[in-house]
Amino acid sequence: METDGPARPNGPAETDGLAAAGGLETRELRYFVAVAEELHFGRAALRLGIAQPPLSRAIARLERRLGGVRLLARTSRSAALTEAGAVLLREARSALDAVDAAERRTRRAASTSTGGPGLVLVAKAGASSELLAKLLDAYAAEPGAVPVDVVLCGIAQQSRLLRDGRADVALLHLPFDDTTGLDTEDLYTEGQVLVLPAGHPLATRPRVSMAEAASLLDLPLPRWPDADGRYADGPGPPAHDTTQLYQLIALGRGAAILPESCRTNLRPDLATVPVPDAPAVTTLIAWPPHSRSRPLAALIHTATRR
Amino acid sequence: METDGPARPNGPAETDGLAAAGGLETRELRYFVAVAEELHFGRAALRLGIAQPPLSRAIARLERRLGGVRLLARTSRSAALTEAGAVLLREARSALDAVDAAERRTRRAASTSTGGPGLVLVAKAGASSELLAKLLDAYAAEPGAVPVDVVLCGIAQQSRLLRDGRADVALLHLPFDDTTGLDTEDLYTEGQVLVLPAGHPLATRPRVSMAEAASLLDLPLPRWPDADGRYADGPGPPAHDTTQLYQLIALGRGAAILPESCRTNLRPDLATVPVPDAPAVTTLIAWPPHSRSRPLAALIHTATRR
DNA sequence: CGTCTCCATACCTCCACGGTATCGACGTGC
DNA sequence: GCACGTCGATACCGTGGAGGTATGGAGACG
Repeated sequence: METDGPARPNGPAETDGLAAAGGLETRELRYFVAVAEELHFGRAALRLGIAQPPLSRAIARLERRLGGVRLLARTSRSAALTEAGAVLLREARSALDAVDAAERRTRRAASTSTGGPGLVLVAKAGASSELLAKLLDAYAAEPGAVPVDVVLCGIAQQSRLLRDGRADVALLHLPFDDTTGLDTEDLYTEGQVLVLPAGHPLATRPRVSMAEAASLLDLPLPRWPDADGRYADGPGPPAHDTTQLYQLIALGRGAAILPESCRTNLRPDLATVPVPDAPAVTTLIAWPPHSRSRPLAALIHTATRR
Repeated sequence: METDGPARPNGPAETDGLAAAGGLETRELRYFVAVAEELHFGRAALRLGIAQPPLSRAIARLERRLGGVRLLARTSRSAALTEAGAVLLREARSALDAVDAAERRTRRAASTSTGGPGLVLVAKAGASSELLAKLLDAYAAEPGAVPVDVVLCGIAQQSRLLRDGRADVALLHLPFDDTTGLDTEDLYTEGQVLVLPAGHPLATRPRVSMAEAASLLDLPLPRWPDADGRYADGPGPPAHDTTQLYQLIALGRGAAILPESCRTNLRPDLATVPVPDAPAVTTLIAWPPHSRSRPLAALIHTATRR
């Protein structure tokens, strides 16, 4: 049937031809990321909801499409990332975030006209709450303001939410947060204070230095979860948010060095002592590059104009 | 055959099920970008090398997968972008750049160990050549330096090369280049000078102001191509690179305001006059976020340590 | 040396992609 | 006003690839 005739009946004719151009489907990238994270084809397949053999084939095909690059060093017992595989893992995560962002932002662009949220702002729970309240009030008073959803999240998840399109804009804090790949404007800089139980001996001091805090303090500094939601090993109790943190401090289980502005909403059983030589904390507003919609630009303008 | 039995014979079972989660293949995005750019299904199909009906269906499927969003307003005569379509066009371009970057960087990571270039640096032809030469020399002297390919390109294409993985690092110039979405470090700030034919009356002045340059100058300022390689309408001859520009000036067809450092390699038949009130030009080194390989970090370190 | 684990291969089924043919809608020219 | 051209949508078909199960081969372990 395909012998001759006026026209070739069909055929992708270049979908599989050579390794070459324009390939890399997102499915393949998702599969590779799963395998690279699990370092185990069986578990990765389980996570992806497919069987193991198709996954093996998909990875092999991906390697072929990249020109015969070995992404994983397989023994018949396990799998390890090659150098190229490590590069692809990093790049694939970023690319998949961008694809997810494309989907989410498009969906929201469509739902905005039908009453969905116009902007999603993400902030750390308990941080810069006064600044945030003022910003939201000021923006709401602007002509043409759209509804703003506020998402409060844990530490260090904000930039991910921005990158994969779940949020449009974030309040971040230097030097704690990572701003690489984001556009930012500084909003506010402040010093830091030591937060202690009200009855603690140091609580009556007019100020303490970082060195004094480290040496005189008999309380451990709590640990925050990292970007994966895990807690690093070490001393001190784990704290997930400021409420937990304050309670731990009130219970005499720890102390913390926080930006001054935490004093506005502090529990009465906690005390603060300025730490003049602690690094200054800058609150800034951040958004993904190339995503300046009109409402976002207005919000940024409102935030920086003061 | 699929009535019962010990196991369901096969079936993607969720590939097309609902609109839902984790979709958006890059092929669909490429198709959509082609249609959105052409605003014509037939031409887009031609460009993509497929027939028109499959393209129509692919776009329709994409709209369904996004939850019934209308991306294109079709009349039976033509197609126009909806608001959501415009959002997806922007986001899809960025996502496809990221996917392409993943592919390119992985290929290069694999070829690096087999003698390929270690880093690709992109700079505007004719700009900052002295700085660039010093940087390359200093980096080459570092222990563990890898080969650096230098790509010279026209104006305003550099950030694209960085974003889609064809280059690893660039020399950009504020306030001319767009640095959104890139990580940067400032390298050098300098004033600007007016570049004239050697015999021009203004060439003997010790300095000129911007206002004087605008009013006294009888020569037009040449036009540079924009990011798409097109020339905006307006007066003045079009110039593609500094060689063309210098020749145009030498021929008495124009003048230009350029950073001081252009004087190091200037033709003898051109003269320069300082313009003290012209905006300062900052040369900076830029790289894509989350791509700090060890050689790249070393190059950036070398560049900023002076 | 059997057994278990883990990745690869073999072989099957079916959907989705791509192809051609054609229709319906809308301008356009005589 | 009606034939015609254009453009997108629909109908129908064939194939490739994505997914499935069954099984093989290689190394770790008792």
